[in-house]
Amino acid sequence: MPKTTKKRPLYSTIYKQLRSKIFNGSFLPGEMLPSESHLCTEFHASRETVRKGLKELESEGLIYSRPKIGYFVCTPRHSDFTVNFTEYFEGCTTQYKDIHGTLPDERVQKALDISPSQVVIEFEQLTINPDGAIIAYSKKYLPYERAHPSVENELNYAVFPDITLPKMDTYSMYTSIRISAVAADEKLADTMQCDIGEPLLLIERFFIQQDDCLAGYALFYVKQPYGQLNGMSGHRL
Amino acid sequence: MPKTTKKRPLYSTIYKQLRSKIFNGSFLPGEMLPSESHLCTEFHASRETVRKGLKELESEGLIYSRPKIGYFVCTPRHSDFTVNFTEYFEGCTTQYKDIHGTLPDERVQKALDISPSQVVIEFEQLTINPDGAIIAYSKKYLPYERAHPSVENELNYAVFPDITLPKMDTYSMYTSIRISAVAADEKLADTMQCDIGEPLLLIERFFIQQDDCLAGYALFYVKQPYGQLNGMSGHRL
DNA sequence: GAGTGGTCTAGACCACATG
DNA sequence: ATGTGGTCTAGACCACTCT
Repeated sequence: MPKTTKKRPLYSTIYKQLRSKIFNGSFLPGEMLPSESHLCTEFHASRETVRKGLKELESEGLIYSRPKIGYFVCTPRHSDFTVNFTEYFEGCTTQYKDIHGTLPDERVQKALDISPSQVVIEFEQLTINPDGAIIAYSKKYLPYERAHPSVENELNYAVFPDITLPKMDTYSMYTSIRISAVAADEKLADTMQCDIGEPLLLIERFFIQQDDCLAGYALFYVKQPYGQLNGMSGHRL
Repeated sequence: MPKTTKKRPLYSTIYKQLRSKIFNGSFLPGEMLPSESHLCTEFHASRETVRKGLKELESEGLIYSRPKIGYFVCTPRHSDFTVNFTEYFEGCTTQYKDIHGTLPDERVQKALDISPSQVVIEFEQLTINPDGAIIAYSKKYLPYERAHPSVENELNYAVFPDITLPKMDTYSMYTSIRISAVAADEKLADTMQCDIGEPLLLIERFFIQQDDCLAGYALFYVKQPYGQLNGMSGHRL
C-alpha cells in the first residue's frame, strides 16, 4: 500500500506539476517557464519526454512557445465561450409543419447570398413539450438548384438534425451561429401560440460547405425560459 | 525554382495529408486510419515522427486513438459553438451608474448561493454608443464579506472588464454563461431608455473560483440588434 | 559562443487486442 | 504469436536569439 502512485507516465507528471504551478500562481501569465533542459534535469527525463509534457500544456492553451527563446504562460481568454446548442429538447417531440418551395425574403437572400428569383426549399417545424405546449419553432432554407447532388444527404442531416444529429458525420461543412432576441410578431405569435411582443431567443445558423458555398440557413425561435443557452469559458482545476 | 516545397517538416506533411483525406472523405468518421507502422513506411518516417503528425490531428479533434487497436476518425460535433463575448463595443463608452451595498434579491441569492441576509455589492453601468444611445446595461454583484482579500484585485478585473479585460490574467477563476431573451420591464425600460416589453438579449455570467466558490454574478442586457452573439462550430478547410 | 526550441531517428520495453 | 499503440531514451543536426 505504500507506492500506488506508479501508474502515471513521467510526461504526465511533468504536465501536471507545471499545470498546477500555473493555476496556483507560481507561474504567472506572461512569465517564462524553465527551459527544456532545466526541466530535463529537474525531472530526470529525456528531452522528448519533457517536450511531450509541454506539448500537452500547449494543446490546452495554457502555454505557448516562442521558438529559440522559451515557453511562456498564456494570458487566459475570458471572453471565448463554448456553448452547446441542439434542437433536441428532453422529452419533447418534433412536428413537421410544412415543406415547400418558395421565393426567399430579404433575410433569406442575405443569409444564403442568392438572388430574389432563386427558389429555396422552406422547412418548418415545431418543438412541443410533453404538456403539449409549443416551445420552439424553426424555419430552414436550402437553395433549390444545387450542383452537387452528392451533398443531398448531408443537407438532409443539416435540415433534420433531430433525426440525424448523431449521424451528421461529415467534415464537408461547418456552421456559424448568431444569437439574438426578438419580439414575436403577429405571425410568430400565431404559429407559436404565444403573445405578440413576447421575447423569443433567436438562434440563426448558417451551414457552410468547405468550398465556402452556403448550403443552408436555419432560424430557431425559442420561447423563454425554455431553450436558454449555456456555456463555459476559461480553464478548470 | 523547382522544389520550393522544402520548408515543411515531415510530421507536418503527414498531418496535412491525413487531414485532407479526412476532409475529402477518403477517411470517413468512424473509420480506422492506417497503423503507425504503415504510415512509417508510407512516409519514410520514424515512428515518433508519424506519431507527432497523428498527435496534431488528435489535438485538433479530428481523430482519436483506441490504444492497442488503432486511430479512428472522430464524428464531428456540430452542436458545440465557440462564442465570443466582451462587454466592450466598438466606439462605445461606459458610464458607471451606481455602486452600493445591498441585500440580494432572489435571483442574486440563487446565482451567488448566499442567504438573503448576506450583503452584496452591486455595480451598475451603461454602455453608450457614439450617438449617445444606450445599447447595454449591466448589473454585477459581489459577495461583500470575503475571506480572501488577495482576490480583491481579480474581482475588480471581473467587475470592470472594460478596463481590465486584457489584464484579466489569472487562472484562479473561470466563467460560466447563460444566454436568454427577456422583455424590458418598467425599471429596465426606464434606465435603458427603451420601450416596455422591448426584447433584450440577456447574458448572465457566473465567476467561479477554482475552489468552486462563487465570486461574482453579472447580468448584461443588450438592446437589439446591438450586441448579437456570433459563434462557430465544426472544422474549417 | 552559449543557450534555446524544432525536427528527426533508431532503437527499446511494455500492455493489451485479435486471431 | 503478431500487431497495435504508449512510453521513454540518447543521441543528432538545425536555426535562431541573446549578449
